[in-house]
Amino acid sequence: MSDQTGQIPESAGEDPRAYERPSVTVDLALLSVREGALCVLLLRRDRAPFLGAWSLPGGFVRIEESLDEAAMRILRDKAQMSNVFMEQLFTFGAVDRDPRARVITVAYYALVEAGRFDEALKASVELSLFEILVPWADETGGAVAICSAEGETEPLAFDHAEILGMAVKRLRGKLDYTPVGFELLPERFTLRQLQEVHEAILDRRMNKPAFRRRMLDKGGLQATGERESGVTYRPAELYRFLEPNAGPGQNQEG
Amino acid sequence: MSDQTGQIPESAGEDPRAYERPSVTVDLALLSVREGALCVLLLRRDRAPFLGAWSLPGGFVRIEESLDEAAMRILRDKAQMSNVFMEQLFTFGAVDRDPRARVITVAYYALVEAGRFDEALKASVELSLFEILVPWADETGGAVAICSAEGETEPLAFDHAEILGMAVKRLRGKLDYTPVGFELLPERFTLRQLQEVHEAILDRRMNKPAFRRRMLDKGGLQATGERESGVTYRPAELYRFLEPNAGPGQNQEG
DNA sequence: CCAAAAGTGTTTTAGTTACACCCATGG
DNA sequence: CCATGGGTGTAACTAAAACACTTTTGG
Repeated sequence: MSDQTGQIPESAGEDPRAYERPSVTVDLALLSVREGALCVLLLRRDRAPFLGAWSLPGGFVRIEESLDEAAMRILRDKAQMSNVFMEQLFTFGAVDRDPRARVITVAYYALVEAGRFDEALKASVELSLFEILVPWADETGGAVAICSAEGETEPLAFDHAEILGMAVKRLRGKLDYTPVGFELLPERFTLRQLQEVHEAILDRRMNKPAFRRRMLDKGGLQATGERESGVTYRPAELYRFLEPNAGPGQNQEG
Repeated sequence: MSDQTGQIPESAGEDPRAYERPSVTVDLALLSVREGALCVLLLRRDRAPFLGAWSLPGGFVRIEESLDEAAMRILRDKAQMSNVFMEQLFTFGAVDRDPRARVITVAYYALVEAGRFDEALKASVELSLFEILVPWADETGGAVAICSAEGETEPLAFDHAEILGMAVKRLRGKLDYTPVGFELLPERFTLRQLQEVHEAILDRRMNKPAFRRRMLDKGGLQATGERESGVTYRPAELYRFLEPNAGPGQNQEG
């Protein structure tokens, strides 16, 4: 019942001034596939609560920016990135998810190629890379654990393990009927690389010829005529992804 | 830069007191299938903006309730319903989606059997029923139109046409790999009724024997031994849905 | 020539559809 | 006994998987 700035209610018969407003944040799960493993960029909290725990980059939504704009700003400020695939995931609004105050967070996930992932790591001393461990073989959409390069599992702040779990679930669900997989590869890539991305995300080995044909039959892949270099065996052809019609994903919010 | 009640920031280095907070609402798309058509319950706005236009039931999220709780409260207050399938859909946060103030809305959709739909209509003079028209044959997830019983198309308030469009898209996407279809039928139903629900949602006629076997092979359907009554032809067997393991859907937010 | 991975052809399988048909009920 | 929709069997089709195989490169 605080005296906030007066604004007019949206819906039938309610006065927003009568209610205290929650804070609204955006949290961002920045994912990539590196060396056959699904990874996430996290930063270490430098204050209570969850001091020292790892957390997703996030920040408050400003009054003059949309949710998508807030997510892009956070991506830019925290990871020096722009022009990456990003999509709204889910909104987490449990009353006690932040022990200090009522904070509703709109979670986003972003997908980037491993190279840009490494650039972000070098550019920021705050960011660290973690492998995502999905313990129970399949699909509950629940929380996941993270694992550092040294093989230690580490705690996550707030409900961020749950957010990450939902990001993995969404990514798995979209992988075979949308072109999200290509967002995790450079502009030119071999079919083997594409298969490694799929195998890392779904955590399942696949048959090479079957995967190959399934991808080529689906359309959207264009052979460049170029070949990979620096390998000691027969170099594979490089492909490019051409969206069939209109761009991939990027959900709207008006 | 208003002086709101002081609360402590969630994420690294930001002070929420420095920013004006948006209002947060929940809007609810209450869907059913009636006479072979996908329908929605709407209420007519009795004030500006969009005075006289149709809108989804909604309301502000209170500081002491979760988003799911807010959605259930709105369902109870506006439609006198409880215990229905409900799931978070998407959060709409365009800066100008409400011309009066910054309002972020977390959209939910709910699925109910046609009988309970009609009860809600009778219990409330404010509510009206509309058929949902998805004009462009397939899947952009964009806005839809609504059509009254008299066949008139009517305007929707705010971005509610877009919210409804996303609800239809989600429902279509979930129909064949989750048990959402059963939420739109009474406890006992014939396979024909189940097929009609699927046909209404996907807007596509299907082959009877193929549909029948697909459903029975998927498991979860139990023949009751009872038959429908009041028909002039051979009465069909009534089936019941038994969730394979754990309840259907109902996404968590902590 | 050898190792290693690229890339292709053929068979098998599983899931779905299409179509023809019989069955049960009310009038 | 006829009309109507319920319910079943069989064949055809399609997408995917498994497997065996040939090809191309670096060393």
